[in-house]
Amino acid sequence: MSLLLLLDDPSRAGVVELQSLTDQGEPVGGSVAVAAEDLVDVVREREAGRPRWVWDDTSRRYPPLLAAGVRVERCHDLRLCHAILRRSVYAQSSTLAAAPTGPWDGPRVPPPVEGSLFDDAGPVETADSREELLRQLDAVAGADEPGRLRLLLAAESTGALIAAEMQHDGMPWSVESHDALLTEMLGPRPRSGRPAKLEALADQVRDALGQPSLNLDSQPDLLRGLRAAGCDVESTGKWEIEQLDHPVKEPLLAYKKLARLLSSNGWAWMDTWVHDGRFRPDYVPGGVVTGRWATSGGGALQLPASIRAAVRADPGWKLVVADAAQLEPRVLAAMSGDGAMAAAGRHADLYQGVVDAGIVETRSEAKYAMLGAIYGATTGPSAVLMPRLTKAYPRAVALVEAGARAGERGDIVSTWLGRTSPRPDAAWQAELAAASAEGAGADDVRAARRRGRDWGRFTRNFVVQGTAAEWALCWMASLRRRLLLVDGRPHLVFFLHDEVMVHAPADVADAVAVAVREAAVEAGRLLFGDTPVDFALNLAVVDSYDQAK
DNA sequence: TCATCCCGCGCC
DNA sequence: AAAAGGCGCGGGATGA
Repeated sequence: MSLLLLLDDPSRAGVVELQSLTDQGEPVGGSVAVAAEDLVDVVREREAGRPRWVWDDTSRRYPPLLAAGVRVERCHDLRLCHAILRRSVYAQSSTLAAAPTGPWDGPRVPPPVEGSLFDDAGPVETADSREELLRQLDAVAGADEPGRLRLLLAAESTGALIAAEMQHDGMPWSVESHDALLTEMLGPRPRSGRPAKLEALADQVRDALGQPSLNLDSQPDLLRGLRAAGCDVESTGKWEIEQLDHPVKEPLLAYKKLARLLSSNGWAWMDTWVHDGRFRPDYVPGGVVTGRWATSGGGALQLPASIRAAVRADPGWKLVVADAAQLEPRVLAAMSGDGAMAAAGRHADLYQGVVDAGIVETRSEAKYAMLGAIYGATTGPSAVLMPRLTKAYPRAVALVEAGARAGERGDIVSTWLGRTSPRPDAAWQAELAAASAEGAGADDVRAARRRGRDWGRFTRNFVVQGTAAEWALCWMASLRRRLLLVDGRPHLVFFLHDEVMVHAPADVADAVAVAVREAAVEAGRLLFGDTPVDFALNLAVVDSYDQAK
């Protein structure tokens, strides 16, 4: 027995069915009906057998279990795995890929809220979890790279468990520190209106422009105001303001920075998102096409550096913060098998490795050149460096170039483990067809080329960003398993693309740091086997987030 | 009044 | 339009 399918009984509300299955989906014994109120206890009991729980949607099933103190080790999230399999190049011949859009293609279903009028919203509508599981097992079994897909599906599902656990545990957040930071930067919290320091800056801006009643928060008004004062600007963006030689420059830049802080992470944000010393963002695993996570509410993936001091370990605890150094270039080196680039990555700082190899003069050039290759820079300083990069790292550059060419043709591309890009929409394809048709106008041809290049930059980046996301998922999944072996329940509290944070009792912080490093090595092995590429980490054991880096 | 668009900027 | 990929969010402007 290794799979344990959990699904709602369609004929009996409030009853859940459990069915044991082999890895191949063969039923083992009959199904068991469990009343909803007994589910927590039954899951706790059955978890002892270390099954892989198969359910429609982790974001719906797991939070109530966590709230009752029950954790599970492994799961298979049918909704997330469906999204991957349906598009994957490795499973294109499966019945699942050929099926029309159905209930499994919908967005996640939030967990029922206690006392909500809508707590009978039900599972993914009329979806049959048993059938779907069989379709998925079939798709994997018949895939070109079943091993890679299995790893991806397991990593994605574990990510969903982690997302729910991190929201449940919350990120330790000191409202006292946060309030002190805001007070220092903005002035004391006002009962209404702007904080004092912000208001003072607004006055300075209006003075400098000679317009006492200007509304700085209205972009059109501000643009008009700047022009009326003789500033030659096209927008009110930071970059353009920085170019000005006018007394309004300094106060306006300061105003914009602080106004931004107030609106996105000020006192109102704190009241909404921090409770009982914990920030609990709503993570959305697989929320980005490339496989990166998104968040919904709280803006957890954009915590500005200026307030990170508010993230504070509990007394007697530490934060173990680690990020993968230059993850995307390293992933590119591993995927492409580019030995020269891997050699540069032998350096703890890959960009410095590029400099040491004599490819470019400065670290900054190395960084821009590399990002230009991965993002598809076509003009400017970074594009100028491309020929040198191509000469030094031909296989790596060829891989991203192939990704770009595929996108320009309207073809799909895939990550290392098989997450596959969407096709461009119908309008895009029509434009491409129209431009290549007999007698196409020059404007149409030019527009189609431009859109083709735009999509090519997306597919170019998809391959690398998506594979980096896979590495990060494997890293985190491996870390989660290792943390269970450390005393005192150290646990993940934050994940940001290539960075993790663990809240750990101080006396095990060093053991956690070791686990973080071992997990990174394991992630590299899981994806790439015996690769020469190192996945270097920056790691710090700190009391507050601002002390990392 | 509400939903949606656009701008601008925070993060990787 | 900052030289380039992926996002979320808040705020005003806009239009039904």
